[in-house]
Amino acid sequence: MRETEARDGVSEKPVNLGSATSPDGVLVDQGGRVLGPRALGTRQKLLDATRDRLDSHRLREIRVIDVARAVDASPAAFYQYFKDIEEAVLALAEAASSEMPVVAELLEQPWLGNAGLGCARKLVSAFIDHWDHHHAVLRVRNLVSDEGDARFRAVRGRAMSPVLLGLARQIEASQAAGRISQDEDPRAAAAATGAILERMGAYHRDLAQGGVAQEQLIETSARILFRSVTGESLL
Amino acid sequence: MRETEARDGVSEKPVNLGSATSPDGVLVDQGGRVLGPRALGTRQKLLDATRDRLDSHRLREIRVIDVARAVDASPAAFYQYFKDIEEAVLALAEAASSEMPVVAELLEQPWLGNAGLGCARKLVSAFIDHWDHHHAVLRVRNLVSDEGDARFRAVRGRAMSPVLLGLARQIEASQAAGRISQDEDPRAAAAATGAILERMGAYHRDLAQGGVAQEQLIETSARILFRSVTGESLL
DNA sequence: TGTACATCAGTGAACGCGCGTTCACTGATGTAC
DNA sequence: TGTACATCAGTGAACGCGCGTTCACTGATGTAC
Repeated sequence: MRETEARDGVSEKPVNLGSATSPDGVLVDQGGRVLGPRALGTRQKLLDATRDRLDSHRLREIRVIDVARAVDASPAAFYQYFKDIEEAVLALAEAASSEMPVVAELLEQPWLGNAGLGCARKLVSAFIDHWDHHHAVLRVRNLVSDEGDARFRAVRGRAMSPVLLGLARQIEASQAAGRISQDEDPRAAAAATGAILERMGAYHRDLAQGGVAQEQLIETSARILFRSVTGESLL
Repeated sequence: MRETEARDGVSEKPVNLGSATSPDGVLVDQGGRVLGPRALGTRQKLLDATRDRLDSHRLREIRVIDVARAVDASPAAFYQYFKDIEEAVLALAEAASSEMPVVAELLEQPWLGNAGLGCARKLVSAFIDHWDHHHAVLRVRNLVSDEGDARFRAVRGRAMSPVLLGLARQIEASQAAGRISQDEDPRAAAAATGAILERMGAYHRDLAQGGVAQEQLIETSARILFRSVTGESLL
């Protein structure tokens, strides 16, 4: 249904392929038309309203009508920019997830000695900050991804892959230096340590509420991460 | 509405308080009546049909009508046993989660040396087996729990707490023995290492599909777990 | 062992609500000359 | 600079569908004597 217009292959118009963005990054509406400045503003307002609702409602409880009314628009306006609520949330998730590469830079230099432990602390803190800034959106991104939705899985995967690759590289280096056994698999180890990072990002509030101070959470996670990745014993 | 009958306080009848079980474990229907053998059979068939659908559908896509029809019952029959689909899934989650204490027994003896590494391997394997046996139910349990539902959070918490407590105790012992720094918090460390276990349980198939052999996944996770919990370096 | 009655278990048809979605239309903005 | 026209952006009212839920009822099972 949706690709009928793209079939001829020679059209120069940007086309909406189900995502909010055409291949070259130009935003288009559901009919494939390029958005003017006024439309871009409305689209953004709709996205903001969607994110606001996400803080206090489950995904399935968010109604197109409510989002539209929140920005004094009609429901039909919403459908000009998004196929449904999920597609709007996907756009929000893409925006939030795009911040990850900066975080992953902390893994580019080798984690050695005390400086390495410092990098681990910064990495955990960066993850927690990232989640605090986008908590509702990232939570839903992971939920829908866990439900099996291919688009959300892809966004989450793109966000996490630089981190996982960075962790795997560190572990390979540690193996080469003889600090970690060859019996471990770098990708498996990256998945395990990456799970710690995601868990702390998503759950640190609950843990803090359970009586563990935020600082201890960061320090402990950083130390476990550091030991897992470098093979150093830290005492 | 539902507690009208319980108000007098002297009734000896088991009462359905919104959960599928009365306080003393006797199964009752939505009106508070004890279930006979025939009704128990129907209830179980409805639960089985719900679990079957869970394998191939999202929670929100599961319809009372479809579940009822799958066992040749009318939708009204479903409502005699469950308030809605979520309550049926909650019952399934409780049943699955009740297996955890057996798994947590692996944490009761101290993890020392090679035997300790063996325990870590067994723990990871047990977690993966547990998830393989109840994959759909546990996935939904965690999803709904992450959405903030108090009942599912409670079930998940009850399942995980023996494991988390066991991990925390091991870590405290390692601190006492001077193998782990006092700068780490046992509960935070338990949360971090517990995240590895849950991640492996929930995701090991995807990781295996990504090219990491199941055995390497277990071995790597077990080693990271062992090092994190005991402070031993393993090489 | 048979009969009458009580309770248990389940039915099926339909009501009604709430939301997603659309369509013909209007108003706003931009552009050519 | 003004006018005419094209396109952009958004409206609002309503259709209709699909599902949750209920209610008065029937059939099945158990039990007392």
